[in-house]
Amino acid sequence: MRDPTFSDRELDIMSVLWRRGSGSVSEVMDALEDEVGYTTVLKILQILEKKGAVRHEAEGRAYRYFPLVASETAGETALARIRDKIFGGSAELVLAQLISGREVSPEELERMRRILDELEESES
Amino acid sequence: MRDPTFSDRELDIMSVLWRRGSGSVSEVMDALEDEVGYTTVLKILQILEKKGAVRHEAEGRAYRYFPLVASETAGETALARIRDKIFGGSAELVLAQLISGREVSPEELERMRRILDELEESES
DNA sequence: GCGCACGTACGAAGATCTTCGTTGACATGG
DNA sequence: CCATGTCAACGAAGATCTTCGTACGTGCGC
Repeated sequence: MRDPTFSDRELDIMSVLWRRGSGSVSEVMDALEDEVGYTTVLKILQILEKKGAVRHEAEGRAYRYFPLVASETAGETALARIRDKIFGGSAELVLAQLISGREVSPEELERMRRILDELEESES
Repeated sequence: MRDPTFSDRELDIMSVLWRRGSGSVSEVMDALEDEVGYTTVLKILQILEKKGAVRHEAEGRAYRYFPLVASETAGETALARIRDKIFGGSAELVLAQLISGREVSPEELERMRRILDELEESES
């Protein structure tokens, strides 16, 4: 799946699979924040499978679904889109928005600094 | 417009308006990367207007469209969604993805550091 | 064996998105 | 004054998304 993009509900469901590693239809349904019917969840998983974003294995009478697209890959696509279309291509502006209006713990701040440090080292 | 979200083509067009400040239908059409018909652009601007994302003024016989939703606002919504659904709520992971696989100039890196510094100062 | 519970498969309906053809208004140049 | 070019408005068509009803299979308890 090149350049994976997901609609709202598809992303909700992919999010569950990324978080849990895998899920049956019932598990995914229960993990969703919204109340969504069983067949709706199943349908979207089938659509995601046709798109190549998930696969399934039989598990007893039911299916267990696994993500095939990594969250990082989906994140890369989605983030590049936001950066280019909304923030005019500026990663700094994305960072500014990312941390604005939120509590950021000193620990998290330190880890973010370290991410920048590591980038610098790898570049030099 | 609470929690503004935009479809693909809508975002393309909002992006032009954010970049230029305003635009007539023809200007927007010319600024788009894809070849899109005039009436298509007009239609989407009308939809965006109904959604409250843009407004228009008469300019001669034509209309000039202005964004009503700030790019920062749209960015906040879009970024929060990606952070929560794709990166498990972690801003650090978003940052890591933001700078991975790209050339980041020392100047940009320095500015990003400063953004983190300023956050720390404002919190303490 | 029968019926219920639990599972997948399929189709259809309504919503939204995207596209554009067509229409009609209006100004301008010849 | 009429043809042409420029413009907004409208409607419709096709695509995708989202939802779920319904059908159908299968195992288990009684």
